[in-house]
Amino acid sequence: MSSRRIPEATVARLPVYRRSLIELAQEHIPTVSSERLADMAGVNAAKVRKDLSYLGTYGTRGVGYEVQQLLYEIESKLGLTCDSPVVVVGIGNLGQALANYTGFRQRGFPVVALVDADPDKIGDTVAGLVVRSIDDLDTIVAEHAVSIGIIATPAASAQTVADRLVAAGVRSILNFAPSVLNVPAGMPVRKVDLATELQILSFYQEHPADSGRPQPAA
Amino acid sequence: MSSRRIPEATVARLPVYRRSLIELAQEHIPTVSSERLADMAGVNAAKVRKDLSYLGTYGTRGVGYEVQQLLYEIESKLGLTCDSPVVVVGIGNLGQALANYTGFRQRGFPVVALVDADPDKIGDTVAGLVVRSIDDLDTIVAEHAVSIGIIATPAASAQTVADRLVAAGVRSILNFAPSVLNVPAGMPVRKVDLATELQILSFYQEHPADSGRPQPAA
DNA sequence: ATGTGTGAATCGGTTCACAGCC
DNA sequence: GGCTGTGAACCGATTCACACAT
Repeated sequence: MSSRRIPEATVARLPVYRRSLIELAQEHIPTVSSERLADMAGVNAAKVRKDLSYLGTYGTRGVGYEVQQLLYEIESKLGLTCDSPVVVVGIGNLGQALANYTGFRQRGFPVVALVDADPDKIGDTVAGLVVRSIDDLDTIVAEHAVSIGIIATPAASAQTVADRLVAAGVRSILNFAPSVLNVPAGMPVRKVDLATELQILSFYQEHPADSGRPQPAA
Repeated sequence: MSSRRIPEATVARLPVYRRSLIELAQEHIPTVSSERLADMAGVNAAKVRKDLSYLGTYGTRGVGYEVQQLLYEIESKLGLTCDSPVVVVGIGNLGQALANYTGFRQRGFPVVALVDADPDKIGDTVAGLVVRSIDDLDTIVAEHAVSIGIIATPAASAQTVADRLVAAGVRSILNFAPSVLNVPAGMPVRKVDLATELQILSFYQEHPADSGRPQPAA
């Protein structure tokens, strides 16, 4: 069942498997069973096997999966073989934190530019980068071959920023603003909404009856 | 079909409907159709109607939903009738940004305490709060009736922090560390993993064939 | 004996389509 | 006529269970 279209839910779990495999690789463990990997990733073994079967036939019956090979396979399916430069738009509290977050560069997503609309912020240095005007977005994206735009502005400006990111040629968007974005069909967008997460937790605190464990995917 | 168990996917959308309703309320719009609400929330009308039907029968055929009443109903189902105090653990870049994020307080989740393990950070003032030792967690949670713990530490310390939050009596956890947490059955946990989100975007950039739009729920 | 790979069964969620009420 | 509420059909994802490879 190799080379079929990979289900969305599976795609969302690949980064988790990847993290587990990196850990195993660091401990020089050569092979891993679906059960062990499932434990590390917080899912069940059947799911691991089904998920991995979409990538191809990389396991050995009676043995398990070769850590290095599987890691390579996942990274290549995720398109992590080369870096994807990122621009952060909106250099408030959150934007600054994202600019300083070293995990991005480590995982192949270097933050190469910071952008804001506020003239007071333009010219400031944050995380070793000078904050530039949002009007320079086209140039910046072209210059640095930016492929991902992160929106960390207030909700009110999010749609405008998204439009400008799209126009500038960014290939996907991660949105931290609490607002729904309209983008061209087929452009990947993911949303992270902190207040929404807390409200979901609030619901399950109040309704322990409703089978406690939220968060199905991702 | 009222008062049945509310599906997880529906719960995750309630905060989005809520945001749209707040917007409508601010414009003094008295009623809204499922279609309009669907547009604002970025979903389709059938989904809105089905979702709202789990809350009860609050719409009027031929008219729509009364904005104020529906808003009240959603907020009460989400348990937002009183504040849920939050403690942030790990006062690095992200922790500081979260401490400063005004959206939390606005939406009923005041950040009442900051905690870190690093003696250099303890005693610092961030967002008007003094950073306290993680060893004081029990006292802090009891003092402020903290119900939600936010983990913004490195992955290596996340499980220990989670254990201590649970022991201190926190009722749910929002985890920003890239690691899988073990918590007692029935305790609500949500995870926000920034690097994972970027990897998912990376996949869909590389595979435009695989039907472009990720992010099914939330 | 062990552990993968995968059809088949199951489950949860979405969409359809229309009856019922305003 | 317009719009909700909801069974029924549909679709994607999860889980089961076992044949098969080592």
